[in-house]
Amino acid sequence: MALEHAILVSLLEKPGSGYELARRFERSIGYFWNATHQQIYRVLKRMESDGWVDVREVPQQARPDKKEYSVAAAGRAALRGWLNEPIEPESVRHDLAVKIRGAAFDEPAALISEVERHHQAHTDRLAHYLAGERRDFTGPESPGPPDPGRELQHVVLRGGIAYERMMLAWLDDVLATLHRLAADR
Amino acid sequence: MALEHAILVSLLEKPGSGYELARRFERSIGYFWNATHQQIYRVLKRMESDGWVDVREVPQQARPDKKEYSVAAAGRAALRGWLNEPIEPESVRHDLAVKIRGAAFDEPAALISEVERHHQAHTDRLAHYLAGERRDFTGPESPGPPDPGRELQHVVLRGGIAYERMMLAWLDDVLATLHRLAADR
DNA sequence: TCCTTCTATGCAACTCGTTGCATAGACAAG
DNA sequence: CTTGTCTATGCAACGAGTTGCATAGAAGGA
Repeated sequence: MALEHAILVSLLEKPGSGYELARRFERSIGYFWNATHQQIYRVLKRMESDGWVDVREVPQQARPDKKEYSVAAAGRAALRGWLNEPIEPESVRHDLAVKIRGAAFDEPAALISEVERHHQAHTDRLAHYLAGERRDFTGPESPGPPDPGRELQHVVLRGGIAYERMMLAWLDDVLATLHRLAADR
Repeated sequence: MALEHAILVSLLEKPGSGYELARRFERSIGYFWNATHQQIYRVLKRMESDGWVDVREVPQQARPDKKEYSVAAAGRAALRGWLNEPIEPESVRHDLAVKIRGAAFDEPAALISEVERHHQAHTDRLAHYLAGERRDFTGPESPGPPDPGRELQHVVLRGGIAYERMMLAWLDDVLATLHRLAADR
């Protein structure tokens, strides 16, 4: 499994509590790796008992105290080990593709509104990515050598942008096909 | 869950045994929905006891007998119900993206060969898709009204092709970034 | 001849992931 | 003044998914 590795990367970028991690997974990271707070709390506990992360109790006012996690030496080593292992091409689960093929056995036109919903969701996500890119990756280039972390975050974001653009083009194709089939009867 | 729906669609396209389904999931369907034979056998059994599929024992020579499954009326109804429910935007798990961001905390150049492996895998998959498209979706248009099933299979395949092309372009971008970072030290 | 591969199904044990629920103080809106 | 939302953590139960192993005959290659 690799949720622990995703957590390690996120904590290396910035230490935080389980709750904060869950929010990051909902936002930026969650677009290419998702997890619920339950999973995160359980895995954090295991990582703690394995010595991969250190915990620090942070008292707060006007809100519950939190436990801030940061990566320990053993965690860094574990991450390094994982980085040097080959990984499999990811396993995909495209519900929508299954539905589209399934629509042949029902009413294809009924899918149109569903596909439009997805189109809207991807439009929103693309806008969100582009706003993030403008915010974090434009402006004058900083002097001196480039920051590898920044460069790598940017190339991952460009991947997200490319993915959303591809999806939007494909969903247009799907919609055109569905409309054509609806007209043909 | 939607594995049962993927199985229903596959069985509607063509009845078959658990073993055959597993092979389909390895090949065509598995590119946007994967499952092991264990999962498939277990789910088939449940679907059978729910009356979603019918079984027929098919004796064979020179190989073990098989159970051929086909979709029953209740299965068709279940699929229709699912098709009319909205689904969530799919949950993604891009290990490679996690690795790329993680590489900032180790040696970015070490990822180059890994990314090249993925590039090769996606090149192969694209070639496989394109061969399938040439085989099944070119040639003279059949007379009469178009077959919705065929059209929908084609649009899903076009999605796979678009995905692989996008990935290849992005992986080129990733490689260029990694080489740039390696040169900068 | 032995070893592997292919067809075909399945059990058992385990880990991963999801869902529902619980606590509890602070704060804002109706 | 009650209801809902936000922060923050967690248990318990269940369902989904993975891994290892087992059987067993036929066919093909080292």
